Amino acid sequence: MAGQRRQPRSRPETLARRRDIVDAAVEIFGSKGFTGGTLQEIADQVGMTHAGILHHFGSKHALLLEVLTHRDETDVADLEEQHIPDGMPLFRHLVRTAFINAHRAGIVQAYVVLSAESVTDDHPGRDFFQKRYESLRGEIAHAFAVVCAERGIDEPETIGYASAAILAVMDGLQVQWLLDPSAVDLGRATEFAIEAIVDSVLSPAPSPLAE
Amino acid sequence: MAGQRRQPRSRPETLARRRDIVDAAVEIFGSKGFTGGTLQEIADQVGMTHAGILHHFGSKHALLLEVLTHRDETDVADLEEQHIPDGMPLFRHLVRTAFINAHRAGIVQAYVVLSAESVTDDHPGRDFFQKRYESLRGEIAHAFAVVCAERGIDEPETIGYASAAILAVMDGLQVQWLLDPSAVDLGRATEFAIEAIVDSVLSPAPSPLAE
DNA sequence: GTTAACTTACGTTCTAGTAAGTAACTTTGC
DNA sequence: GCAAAGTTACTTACTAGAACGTAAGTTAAC
Repeated sequence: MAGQRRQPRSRPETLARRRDIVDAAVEIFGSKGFTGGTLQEIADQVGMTHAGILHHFGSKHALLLEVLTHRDETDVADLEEQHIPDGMPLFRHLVRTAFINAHRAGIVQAYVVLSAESVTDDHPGRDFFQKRYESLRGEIAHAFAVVCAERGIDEPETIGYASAAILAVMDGLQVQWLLDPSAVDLGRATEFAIEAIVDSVLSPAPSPLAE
Repeated sequence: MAGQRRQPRSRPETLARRRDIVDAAVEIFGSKGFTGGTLQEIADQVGMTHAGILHHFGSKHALLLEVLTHRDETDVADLEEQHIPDGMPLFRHLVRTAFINAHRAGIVQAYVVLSAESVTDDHPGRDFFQKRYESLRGEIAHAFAVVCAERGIDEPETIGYASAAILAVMDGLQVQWLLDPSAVDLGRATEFAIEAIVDSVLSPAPSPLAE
C-alpha cells in the first residue's frame, strides 16, 4: 500500500551520510529549536549545501520527524529499547537514565526544546510528542500495576497522576538543569522525586497540606 | 542615575495601548514561540502596523522581556504578588495555582514555550528564566525550612531536590496537559505530586527502589 | 547507461528594523 | 485663553538579509 519501498537507500555509505545529517540536526535543533535552526547550519556541520540535505530528506519538516523517530541509537529515555523493564525495575531504570542524561546535554536539550516547542500551533512534532507521552504514561502505569500486584495491594487511582507526574519531573528538572547545571543535581533530584512519588502510590499518607 | 525618567509615558491611553500589545504578544508568542511569532501577527491583533509596535518597544527582543517581566497582572505563578505565602500555605497556594491554570491555557502555553525555548543558545529570555527558577527554588526551600521549624525537625538535605522537583512537576505537567488536556488532570496531578514530595521531605521513607 | 548524490543558481516569501512623513495631542509663551 | 512649538503615536515605504524549496546540471558509482 505504501508507494515505493526504497531498496536503493540501503547503500551503506548513503545510510551513514543520512545518520551524519540526523546527528547534526539533533545538535542544531537542540541548540536553536526547530524554528530557529536552519538547514544551512546543519549542512555546514556535515560539509554540504542545504540543498544536499533536502535531497536526502525532502523537507525540513521531514528531517525533524526523522530526528524524533530515529533517535534510537542515541536514546534519551531508552524505554523502547530491546527489553523494556517493568515493575520496580522500570523506576530504577528511569532514575539511571537521569544520571546518564546528566552527561548528555546535547540530546537532552533537543528533547526539551522540541517537546515544548511542539505545543505550539501546527507544530510538525506535536503528534509525535502527544503519542509519545501517552505511550510512556501507559508503560509507567503498567509498572505501577505490576508492583501493586506483587505486593497484593489494590491499585490506587493515584496511578494515573503518578505516571504523568514522574514524566513531568524528569522533563521539568531537565529544563532547570540546562539553564543552570550547577544549581540542580539532575540525577539525585530525579531520584528523590521518583522515590517520593512511588512511595506515595504504594503507601498513601494523609495529605500534609490538609489544614 | 538612570538617564531620564519618562513622565510622558504615563499617559493613560498610551499605557493601555502598551498593555494591549503585551497581551497580544503573550498570545502570539504563546502559540508560536518567540522565534516563530512575528511582530506582524501581534500588530494585526491590536490593529496597527508592525512599525507601530517597534515605536513602543524598540525591538522584538525588548517586547519579549516586557512580556516576561510584566506578566504581573495576569500572573501565572502569583508568587511575587502582594503577600507571598510561606510555610505550608505556600504549597497549598501552588496547588491552587495549578487548578486555576487549568483555565488559562493561553498564558500557561506562553510560559511553557518560552521557558523551554529559553534554553537555546543566546535566547533573550534565558537570563530571565534562570533567575526566575533560582528565586522560586529559594522561596520553596524557605517554605520547607519554615515547616520543618514549626514541627521541630531538622531540615533534611532533600529540601534542595524537593524544591526543584516541585517546580519541575508543575512545568512538566503543563506540557503534557497542553498536548492533550483530556489525558491529564492538571490540578489533581499537581496536587498529588506536591503532596508526595512534601510528605517525603517531612517523613522520609526508606527508598522503595532499593533492591 | 541509468541511478544516486550531490552543487550551483534562482525564486519567492518573509523577517526585523529604519527613515521619513503626518495627524493629533500637550505644553508653553504671552 | 489661545496660538506656536514640541512631543507622541502612529503610517507608509523601504532595506537588507535570510529562509525553504526547486530546477537543472555534473560527477561518480554500480
